[in-house]
Amino acid sequence: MDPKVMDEILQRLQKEGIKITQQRKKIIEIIYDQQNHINADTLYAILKKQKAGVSRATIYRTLDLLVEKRYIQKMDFGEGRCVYEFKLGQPHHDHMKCLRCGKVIEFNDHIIELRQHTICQNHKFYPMSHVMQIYGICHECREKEKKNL
Amino acid sequence: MDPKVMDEILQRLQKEGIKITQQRKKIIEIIYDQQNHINADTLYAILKKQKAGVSRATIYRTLDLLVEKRYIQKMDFGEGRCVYEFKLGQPHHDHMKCLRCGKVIEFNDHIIELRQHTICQNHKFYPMSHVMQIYGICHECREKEKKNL
DNA sequence: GTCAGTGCAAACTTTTTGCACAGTA
DNA sequence: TACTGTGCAAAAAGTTTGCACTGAC
Repeated sequence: MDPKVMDEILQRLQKEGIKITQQRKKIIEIIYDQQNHINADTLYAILKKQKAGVSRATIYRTLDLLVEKRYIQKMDFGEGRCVYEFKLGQPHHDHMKCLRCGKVIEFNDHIIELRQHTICQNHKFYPMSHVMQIYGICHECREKEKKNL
Repeated sequence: MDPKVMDEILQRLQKEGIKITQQRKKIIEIIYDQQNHINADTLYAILKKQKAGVSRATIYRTLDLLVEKRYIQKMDFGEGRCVYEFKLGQPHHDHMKCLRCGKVIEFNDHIIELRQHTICQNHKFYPMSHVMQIYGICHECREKEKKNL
């Protein structure tokens, strides 16, 4: 992972009186390096493979901490478990999920973002974050279905 | 509940070879009459109070069925349990959730809906449903916070 | 040295499942 | 009557918690 990013996170955490532990560093690193979304269990498996010896409890506690401090984002695609992704310094984006193959496509659209702000203003609602997921069928799966007809 | 709506649902279910049971009717009725979102446990409590004697297993199985058949919508506000709301014949809407008081505000915006379709077209993605939740602070909670400063 | 952080195992919460029985079509 | 649907209780799955120990500052 980019050492600058890690340093920034560690410094920020330290400023808030949060202790920098080996476990926390490793968890941050794995989430950062992970291309896709990651869930608690996968994180646990990776740490186990690395023989890092980090317990599940610590993983959940660290994930909660990082979500609270806004370094990572927690999402739920209705799979019965939550997934996380690195957020700091990353541009905001939303997701499309294919109901056939499970693929997740990321997108970012400033018109939607702007419109959300307008809607919030109309409702005198002060937005802090949002999630948006579109469920449907991706191009590849539709092509496959066409062929099989 | 509106008997026409109930009839429509029952007829549609029957057409698909799904049996109409007392349990299913009661569950549909409660979700329909519920103003707010409802979760499986609350549904169970209401049924218990009515001495309807519907088991949790049946509730979950019926909820799954109704979601699949698109009569109700399942949502997750990150509370560790899912909530459901009646969908058939209701205009689509999204949600704002206040992080202070937990209130959920519904809104519908055709600009966002249109824009979502455009984005999907650009990605050759065929949308079937979507969820959008904005998290933040509602007007009332912000007013309260101002006073307490 | 102090106290926040960790590991472990047990507890908890929500949801799912197997199987015998019930009730709809 | 023939299955689909149900209830029950047990299991599964994900997450949280209590408590004694560890390690960062």
